[in-house]
Amino acid sequence: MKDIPTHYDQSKESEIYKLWEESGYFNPDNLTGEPFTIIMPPLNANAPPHVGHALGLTLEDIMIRYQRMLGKKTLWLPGTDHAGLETQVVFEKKLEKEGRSRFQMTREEFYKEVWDFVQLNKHITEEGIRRLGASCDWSRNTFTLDPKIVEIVYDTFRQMHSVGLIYRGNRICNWCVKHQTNLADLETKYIERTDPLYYIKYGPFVLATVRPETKFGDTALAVNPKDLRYKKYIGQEIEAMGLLGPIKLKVIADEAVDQEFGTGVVKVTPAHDPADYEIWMRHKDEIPGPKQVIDSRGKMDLPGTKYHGLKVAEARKIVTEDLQKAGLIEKIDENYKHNVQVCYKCGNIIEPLIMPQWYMAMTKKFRVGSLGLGDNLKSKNSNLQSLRDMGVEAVKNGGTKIMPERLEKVFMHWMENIRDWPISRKTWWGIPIPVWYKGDEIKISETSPGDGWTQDPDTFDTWFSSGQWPYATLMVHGEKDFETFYPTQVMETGWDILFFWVARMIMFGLYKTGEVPFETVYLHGLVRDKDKQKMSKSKGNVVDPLGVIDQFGVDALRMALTVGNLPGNDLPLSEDKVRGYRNFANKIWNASRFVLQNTEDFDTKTKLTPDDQKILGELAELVKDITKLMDKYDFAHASENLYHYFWHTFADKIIEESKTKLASPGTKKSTQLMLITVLETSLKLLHPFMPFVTESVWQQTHKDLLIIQKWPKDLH
RNA sequence: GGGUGAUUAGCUCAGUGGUAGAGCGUCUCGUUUACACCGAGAAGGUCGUAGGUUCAAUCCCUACAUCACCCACCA
Repeated sequence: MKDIPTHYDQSKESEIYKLWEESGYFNPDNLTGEPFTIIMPPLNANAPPHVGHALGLTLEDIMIRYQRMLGKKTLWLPGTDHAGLETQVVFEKKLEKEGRSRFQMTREEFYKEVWDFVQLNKHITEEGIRRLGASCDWSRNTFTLDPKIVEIVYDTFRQMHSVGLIYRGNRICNWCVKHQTNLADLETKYIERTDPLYYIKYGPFVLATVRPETKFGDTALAVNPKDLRYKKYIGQEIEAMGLLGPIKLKVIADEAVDQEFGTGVVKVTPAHDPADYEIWMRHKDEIPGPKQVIDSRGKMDLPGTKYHGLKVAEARKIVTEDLQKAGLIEKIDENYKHNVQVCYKCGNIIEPLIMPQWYMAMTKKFRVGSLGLGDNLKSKNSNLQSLRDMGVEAVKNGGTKIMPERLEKVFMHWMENIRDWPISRKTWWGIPIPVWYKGDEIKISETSPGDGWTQDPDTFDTWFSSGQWPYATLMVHGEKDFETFYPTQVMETGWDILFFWVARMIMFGLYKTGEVPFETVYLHGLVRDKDKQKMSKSKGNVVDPLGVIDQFGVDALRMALTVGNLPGNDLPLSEDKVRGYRNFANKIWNASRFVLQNTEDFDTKTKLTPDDQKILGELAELVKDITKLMDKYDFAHASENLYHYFWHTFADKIIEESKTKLASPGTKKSTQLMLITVLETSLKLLHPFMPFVTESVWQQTHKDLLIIQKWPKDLH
């Protein structure tokens, strides 16, 4: 005991983790009590964990460790995600560096290489999770491509297809030319650009457009029905000179046309503009259908003309020149500011294209009780519902509570405006769509139904599988798990994937099981650098959590990510902050060292002096406060209060004052008992936040593990 | 265009209807046998602006300003 080192040694952390893991207490099968479950958001298996993962894992671990100490049967189920498009993009960048491209490979070769890449990263990711101290149950570790998971994903697809909630639609979609796939609206963003606005003559009209190159795909002209200037033309067919000869276009009236914009006349190009596509949908009977003039590589698709094969940007230049030569351009406004839709990954302009994709109907009503999906669903709902309504209802009536509360409004707003979700992607890396075609026939099957059948070439949007994560992970480890642990208690994740993931999990969960997948959604913010800048590789301000751990220890990082971090708020992280908590870890170590060295002969039967009773009374108050905060998921304040108490009350005052009390025979015994009580209680309270240093201290004098000690309640 | 959040000490942020707190930083002092990854102490804020409600507002209400973010089919 006398030879406790004067500094806390972080390098022993991995030994402590091994001790816990081998104890079996990460596995709920070895625990009793009421279940408490968190499903870990599966980490993308394409790169080592970043500091955002560290934040999430820390918060989840705090919750789990606290609940375990409360005596619950805690399950924290870890997992990794194949992360379809994300991983494919990462891997293609790697190929590019090597001077290769997936288009020089067969799809099978590519898949095999990505598979190996992901297996390697999966391992690295899992080691990272361990280093952060995550007390999760590795025996239930799950990967999104595990065959049993894929089976459930297929099962859901089959079910939803059979009731018309999943359908194939040939409609306009967001096409990324670079990634060669369609994207959901959520996977695109808008950037402001200044482009020339061309005023082009169309027979008797002049109209404004930024995309003259799409004029070959025009199928109509549109004006606002209230626009008196053009009233007489509505329903008429006008003739105009085009670059490829004369054209005839019908003039239609549509509310979507803004009289104030340009000249109040719009060309309708349904094949290459979402708004125009919608106009066509409303006027299907009056005007011809979409006419495609741009292909999936972003090149003009006009065989037999001089424009064929030109990239869109080049085509725009040449078409403009030709229009000018033909005297068809009235004027050009060079400073037109507008928003352009781009790919969220590469920033390239989205090329809207029409092609068949699979969709999930979010607002379509279906008779819930008639699906034969399970007793829960049948008994609770027998009315007509849509996936959207189910989700909205669950959050509104508190079945699922969103933290922070303000994000509930954001959730509702998004749900109210939700559109059908494109669930298929042209990505090669992913779960293949289990659909086969032969002529007009369609069959849903994992394997080929026989000769002459070809499989749908697409894969699922990653969120289609991860959206089913809460029940899927619990179903693949035996029926008992699902019964015991579903619905789960908490889903802890970043607010940035509230729509991508959380909303979909809620809807999938309700559809498939009749119950919300989790009671509380705890949404953490974004970790930023010390100057509150977003971390990004290009800025070079990315904090590597494993590097920080090497330097300051896991506990220090965990505290830096916890103190002052309220749900939904972004968190600036600086080295100074982490260093501060490294110092705190050392403070814990040394205060413990003092107490342990001076209380070897303490006696639990000692009668406490009034002074020491008062100290323990205050400690009891602290326990009450901290417990209340923990139950409210307010870890920011719980950790801050503990920090303050341990350092400035326990170490600075109680321990300092104990030095004279220990020296006096009359108060020595009472002081010893008081000190050891305060220390051990503090270690327990601190354990969820700083598991390593607290367990290290505990191990100095105990044979059992701190990890399963009972959370302090009554001190006597 | 719609929406949300923020605006409190040099910095990062808590907080409460009754004239403000923490951490870090700064300054002064201290080589005390747990710890210098330390201790004792100090300085530092008209709580964004203008109104309103109230006996009383930093906290409630209304505008405004600035910043940040989210959503959205301006051709």
